[in-house]
Amino acid sequence: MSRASDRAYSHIRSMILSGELQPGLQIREEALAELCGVSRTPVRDALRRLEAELFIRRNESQRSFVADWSLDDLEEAFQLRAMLEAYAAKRAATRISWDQLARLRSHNEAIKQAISAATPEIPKFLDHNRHFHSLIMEASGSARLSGMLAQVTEQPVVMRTALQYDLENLRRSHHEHEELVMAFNNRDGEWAAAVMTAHIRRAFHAYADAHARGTEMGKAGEAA
Amino acid sequence: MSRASDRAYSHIRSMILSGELQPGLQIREEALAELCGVSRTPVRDALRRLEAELFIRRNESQRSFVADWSLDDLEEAFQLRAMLEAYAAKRAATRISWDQLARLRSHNEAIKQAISAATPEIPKFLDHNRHFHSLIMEASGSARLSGMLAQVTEQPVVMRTALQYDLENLRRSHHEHEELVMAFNNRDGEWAAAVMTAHIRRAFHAYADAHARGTEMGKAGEAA
DNA sequence: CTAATGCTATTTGTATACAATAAGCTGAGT
DNA sequence: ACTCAGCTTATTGTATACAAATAGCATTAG
Repeated sequence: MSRASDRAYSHIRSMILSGELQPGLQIREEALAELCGVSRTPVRDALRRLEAELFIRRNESQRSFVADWSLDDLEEAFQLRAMLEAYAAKRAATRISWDQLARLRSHNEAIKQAISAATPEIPKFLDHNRHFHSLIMEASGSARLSGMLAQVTEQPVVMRTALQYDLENLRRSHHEHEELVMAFNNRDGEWAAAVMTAHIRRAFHAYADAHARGTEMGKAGEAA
Repeated sequence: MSRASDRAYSHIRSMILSGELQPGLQIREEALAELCGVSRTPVRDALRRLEAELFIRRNESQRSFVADWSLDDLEEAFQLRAMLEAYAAKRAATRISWDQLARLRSHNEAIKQAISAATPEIPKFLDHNRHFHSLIMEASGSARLSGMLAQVTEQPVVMRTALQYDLENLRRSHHEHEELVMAFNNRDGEWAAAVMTAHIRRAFHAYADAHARGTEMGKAGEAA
């Protein structure tokens, strides 16, 4: 990670994830080069990678912009995610090791603690949630599948969806994770896949509902 | 497509697809630059794209090699393909237009003609087969889904699988396409998805069987 | 006032030179 | 003969200068 292009990649990526570079913003290679303290060459390299990962979009004339996801885009991404993760869960059910299963339980236990606190510890929830899901991908034993899923989940909007959860949805997440563990424990791929599908789709609707509430006032208030 | 990096991309890609650059071969940027008549800069650009599309792999020390797919890799790819195309078929069933349906029929009619000739016209089969499948992706209305599928289908090994088909398998393909058209005509997504899954999995096994026959003589003859 | 055209400034694309790094080879020491 | 150090060569990474293309603006004709 000491190569200049790697530094540029990480730097730009984290600026996008943190919101420092806002969706829709045009980004110029030279400006990024100065921000990263390298020349344009490694910046271009990093931009190509980020473009492949859907962090960056380019228009017809090759100008780069921070990706801006519409609600439709997000729904499409969540549908793909539901399909991919359900498939991964199905595969994982027959491949997961006892050790992995134990780690799954411990992450979900940590999630329980995070949401049982007086004030829910969202960062802790997010962290263990991420580990929980990536452990399932690992157990599914398909590098290509993991790569595809990353394309639709490692995006600022997608990662921010959980911030919209109320306590009710946090609890539901925990319980669905419990049921996934049960399905894995029984080596029941169909069960695991069904629970995972429901889990992801509920997550999307929790976000969509909160989002609708945030931008409500009917169709008139969308510009506000 | 007149930019140097685009020319380099197309050139290298077609050299890989044609087998001129064989799987496993190490490729040097400068050599490619000479072959393409451009400098290393656009070649590096092209290599990054081809790497994202799994045409190229790089080792720990950044050397590039033409991707070499094992039979396990291929099976994994076909499983993903079956899932993705089945999902696309399901979506397409409720979205396909009458015009698209008509074009689907005409491509499959052309396939029928290609395999009815005294000597089956494989290139014609492949061409219409490709159009048939991409039309379904188009009708599914998800750019992201199409992109993911391309990752696992637009690969030399995957594209070559159909070359292993005997007449029996060519006919089965045609009939499965017919059934897909019927499912679409009835707007039956579940039917379409099931037929598509079977279609892709049969395709894989047709290849795997032919491949096993080609490298048979038990475990002893693998080096031959 | 509108629209189209040409100019200018901005931004990306390409070539090339040089730096850094990894691989391969040679030769000495055991 | 074998191995490992050190050197040499091959290959990729980075910076920079310049070329090409694009967008935005102003100016002018209708």
